[in-house]
Amino acid sequence: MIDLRRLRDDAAYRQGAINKGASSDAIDELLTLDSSRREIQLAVEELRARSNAASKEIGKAGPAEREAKIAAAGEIKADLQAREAELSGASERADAAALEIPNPAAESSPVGGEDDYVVIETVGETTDAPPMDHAEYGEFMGWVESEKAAQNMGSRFAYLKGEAVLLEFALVQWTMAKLVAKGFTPVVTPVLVREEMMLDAGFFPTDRNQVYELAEDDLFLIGTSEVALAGLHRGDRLDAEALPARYAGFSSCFRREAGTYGKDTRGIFRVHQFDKVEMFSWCGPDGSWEELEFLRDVEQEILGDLGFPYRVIDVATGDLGAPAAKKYDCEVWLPSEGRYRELTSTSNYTDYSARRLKTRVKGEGGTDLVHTLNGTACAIGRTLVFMMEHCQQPDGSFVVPEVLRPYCGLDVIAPPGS
RNA sequence: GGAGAGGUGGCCGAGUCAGGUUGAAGGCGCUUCCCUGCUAAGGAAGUAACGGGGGUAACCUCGUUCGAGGGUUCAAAUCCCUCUCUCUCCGCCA
Repeated sequence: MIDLRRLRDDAAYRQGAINKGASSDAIDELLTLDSSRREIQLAVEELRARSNAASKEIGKAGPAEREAKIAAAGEIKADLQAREAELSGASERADAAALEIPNPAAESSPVGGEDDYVVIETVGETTDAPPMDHAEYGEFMGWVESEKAAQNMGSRFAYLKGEAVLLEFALVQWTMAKLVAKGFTPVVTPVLVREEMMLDAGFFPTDRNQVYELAEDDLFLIGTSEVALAGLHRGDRLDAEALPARYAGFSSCFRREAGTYGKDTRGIFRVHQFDKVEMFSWCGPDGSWEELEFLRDVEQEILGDLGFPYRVIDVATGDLGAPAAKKYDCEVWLPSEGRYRELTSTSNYTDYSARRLKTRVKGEGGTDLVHTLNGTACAIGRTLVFMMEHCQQPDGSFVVPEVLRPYCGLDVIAPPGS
């Protein structure tokens, strides 16, 4: 949730919200709603103080004056109730308007739409398309079973089979081991969460239509373990010395992919269910920009270790999504398409979701909201996609990246029938 | 799934069955001070969060919060309803 006080007083903050697409009118309207809320709140609190005082009088009063005092208190209460109704209306309107304002973009984020990103770094050489694209190759190796999945579960589902499963587990283990060595606490998260969790983590109301819902139980399937990880310190007051607190979450992720008909229909590039290792950091308000760079470094290290050619982009303000103030995407070269495609992404949410999560740090000068950040360590399914193109040899065999070999016991996987 | 018992401040724990100076006894912990050769023990004081308003500020003031949300009442930790979580017993189960 947006910081209303800063929105009022801090022009750069306000501009950041506008850069993300919030209209100046919407902001002004929110500020008006908020100030009228506060005005009414002041009146209500005064009345409530009088009402409280009147009630206390009754408690102390003798039987003789009791009747009269109760009547007097009753009158104050009638006034109070009328004003309270006003307040709750005003409050609701202000809250609803506040939800519409995204976290202001950082000043360093490039201003513009989806295509206005800035390439920060390019690593490795791009390569020509392999004999088979990932979809074909997955089928060829017996690693991806899409047809039966489509019959049984619908489109955008797949069975993963054979060595691909060992590679998946190797990726998980290798990534986890790396993160643990860097001080992350590994977590296997629940994949079902309550609505409040979705709201507090910043996914609702914006992304509601991307989320699977179990109506019977009022639960929602997470699209990323980030949602569940955000709940790990909900309502907590953390010690400053304990920060940054870093977690590495593993979970299956579920996405409806509404509105992506016809996009990325081949193979397992875009599916409804995949596994992912996600990084999540809680840090003090002063440390989050440094932490963002740290998460980016980890992501780059992982991509480098896997031998992928990739580039890092600084995502433009219009493409940040509501909660992120700044975001880097790591895009890996997908030879069959001859372009870079997003594999990992890391964002600084600053205090935007912490405000809803009510997660604070205890510092010398009192308490502050923490900053939260997250980043993909390894999106397994999509990583396999890139591996299927980059590790594929002209003879159809598959050369397992060095770093994964100890984790799966495979080095070169021969094509079937050879 | 069935039956029962509970959720109170950083922690433990009174108060709930008779609603009113209870933001909440008592204890532990923590902070400061005193005492003290050092430590231990002892003594004194302080010690919730959040929101609004005022002040340059230390701070002052009002409000909210006793799992969450509603309701009754002039007044709710206390009464009523719903939800949620924990514990015990039974059932079921990887």
